[in-house]
Amino acid sequence: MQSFFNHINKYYPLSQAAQSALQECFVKQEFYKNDLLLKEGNICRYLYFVEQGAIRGFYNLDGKEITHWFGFENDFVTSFHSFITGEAAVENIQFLEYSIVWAIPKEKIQGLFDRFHETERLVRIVYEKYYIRLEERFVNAQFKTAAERYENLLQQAPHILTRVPLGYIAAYLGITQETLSRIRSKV
Amino acid sequence: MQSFFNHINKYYPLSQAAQSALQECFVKQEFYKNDLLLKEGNICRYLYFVEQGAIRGFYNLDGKEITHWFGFENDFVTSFHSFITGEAAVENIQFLEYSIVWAIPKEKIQGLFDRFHETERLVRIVYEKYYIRLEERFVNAQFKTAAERYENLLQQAPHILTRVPLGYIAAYLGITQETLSRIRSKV
DNA sequence: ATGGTTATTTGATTATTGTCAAAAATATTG
DNA sequence: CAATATTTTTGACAATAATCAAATAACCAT
Repeated sequence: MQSFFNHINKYYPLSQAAQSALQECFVKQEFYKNDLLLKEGNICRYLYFVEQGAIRGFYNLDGKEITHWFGFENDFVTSFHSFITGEAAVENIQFLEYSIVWAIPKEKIQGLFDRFHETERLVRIVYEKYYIRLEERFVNAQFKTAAERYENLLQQAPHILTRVPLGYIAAYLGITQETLSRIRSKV
Repeated sequence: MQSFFNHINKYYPLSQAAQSALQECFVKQEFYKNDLLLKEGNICRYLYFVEQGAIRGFYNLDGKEITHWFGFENDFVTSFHSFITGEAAVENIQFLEYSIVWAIPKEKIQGLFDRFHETERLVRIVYEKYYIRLEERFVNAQFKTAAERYENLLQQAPHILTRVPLGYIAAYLGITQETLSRIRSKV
């Protein structure tokens, strides 16, 4: 739990009272490789903080699993669309290795927002960071070549390559596994 | 200004006090076709609400202007990255037609957050909507064909096609103008 | 209305990436 | 450590979209 508070205090430092209240809302959970955190069709009612491990989000398209995001240490993960709207998730969330996460249900977050303005500010700031991150990824996806996207990933998150199968990374980059393999052989 | 409050009350209704305070922070601005709202290299210190008109965001890549978003009536627009981080913008914002926008500077927003918790909640909720919107666009960009993306746009925002030159729309869809022209001729 | 500018379409060719199939390399497990 | 399963690479070919060039079409201002 300490890594969580170390992390969020970088975004926006919370008072002791808010930290205590927040801590009480979280439940620690352990998972093993290939475990599912969420199955498509279900509603995702929790936000998760990754203390340790690796996670992927994927959905099925024409019989193929398309991995579209990864989560690692200090990431918040959830099926964002489902969590926000309360609709059934179109994606699955699965563990890529043994992982430890902290779960907090949506109602408790809302309760915290009502009791501690500062927690809502924290989340607002986290959203800003995540929005910018997604925006950058979007621009990369649409306006850069596959090879450039791979180079980018190499520089920004080299650890992904050692922890995640190539096929998942290819989907994440928006290319086929074969194309990624060929890009790598040329570098 | 009324259209603004009609709009935000759909997200999260504000008290009269907060609405009054908010109203005082906004300044109305008028622009004409091709006017620049923001030039790359400058810091974007304002958030804008579009009462009427059409706007594009674009950046320069290898001597080409790449339009990557549009804004229309009831949209919030800004150079998000610059506005949040305070760094120089990499993008330009330009009007596509005569437009009326309401501008609010970042410091005033922050002042409102401190005085009215509810305004920060409103913004938090707006972020959620915009995040989901971007996520959907991202999935489209990476995992659908150019023709599918065009079909999507036709259904979701047919008004764009009549108000925006084809070349801008092509860039927005991540394809060349020629390819979009060919897609259209086949439909 | 007309000349000039800008926007869109069309054609020919090239580059990039996808698809299908199979082989090679690596990891996992009893 | 062998047997099996999984992951990654390679090859041949097809599909998609980009590029370069030029022709039309539409728009705008005088």
